[in-house]
Amino acid sequence: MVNKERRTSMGRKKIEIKRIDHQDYRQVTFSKRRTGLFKKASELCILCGADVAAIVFSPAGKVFSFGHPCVDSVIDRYLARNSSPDVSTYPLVTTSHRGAGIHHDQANQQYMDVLRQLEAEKKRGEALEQLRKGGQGRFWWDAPINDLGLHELEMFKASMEELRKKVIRKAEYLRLEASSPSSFFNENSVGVGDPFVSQTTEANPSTVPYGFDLGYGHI
DNA sequence: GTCGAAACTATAATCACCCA
DNA sequence: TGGGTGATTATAGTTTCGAC
Repeated sequence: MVNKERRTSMGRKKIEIKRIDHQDYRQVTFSKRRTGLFKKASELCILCGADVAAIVFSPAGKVFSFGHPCVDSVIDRYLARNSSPDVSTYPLVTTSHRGAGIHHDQANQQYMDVLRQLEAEKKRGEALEQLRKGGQGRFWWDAPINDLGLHELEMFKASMEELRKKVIRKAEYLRLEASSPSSFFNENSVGVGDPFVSQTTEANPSTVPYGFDLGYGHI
């Protein structure tokens, strides 16, 4: 596999933080640094109990994500606290893009596109929230079972049965994916539980894969 | 051909102590 | 609190492999 006789590495050296010119080295560095980043993020989750989301686009345009408990829940929390996004409040985003050698205006444009998408998702979520809530700031199904009326219990039962069907379908989906892992996700979503088993194909059971709706909210 | 992952070495960087 | 030190971790550089 690896020909040791031809290895001429001089070990790690200090490099200047600027865009790597050589495309091959850039790709390798991207892969390694991304692994390191996700590892650090997972450590932050474990050590401090922090909720963390990291989304990385490769130079080739592939997207990788890490999230605890999952990327979308962290984004939802972020949006809930930042209803009026202001570009001036995100200096690190543009700084990191500049550091990577991407044109500043282009990075801003991409960033604003993402923000618009997130805003649209947030509005969609808020609309659903209005439908779900009973008006006292919590879900009626959060109340103790004994407090629910007959109609609510029947709705709850129907919802649980629906949820059960969805879980079964999802389990089947994941089982099929495991048997042929290459054709399912464009995103490579990683949970905190074990980010290094496989960062490309295995969905972590402790997280809900991004974009998959188990249906909890549709009761 | 392209892309991403992995193997491997050597060393920079960081961390965890200990002590004054 | 700050400095010294040894241990640990991260990663640059290079090559190879496999999937598509």
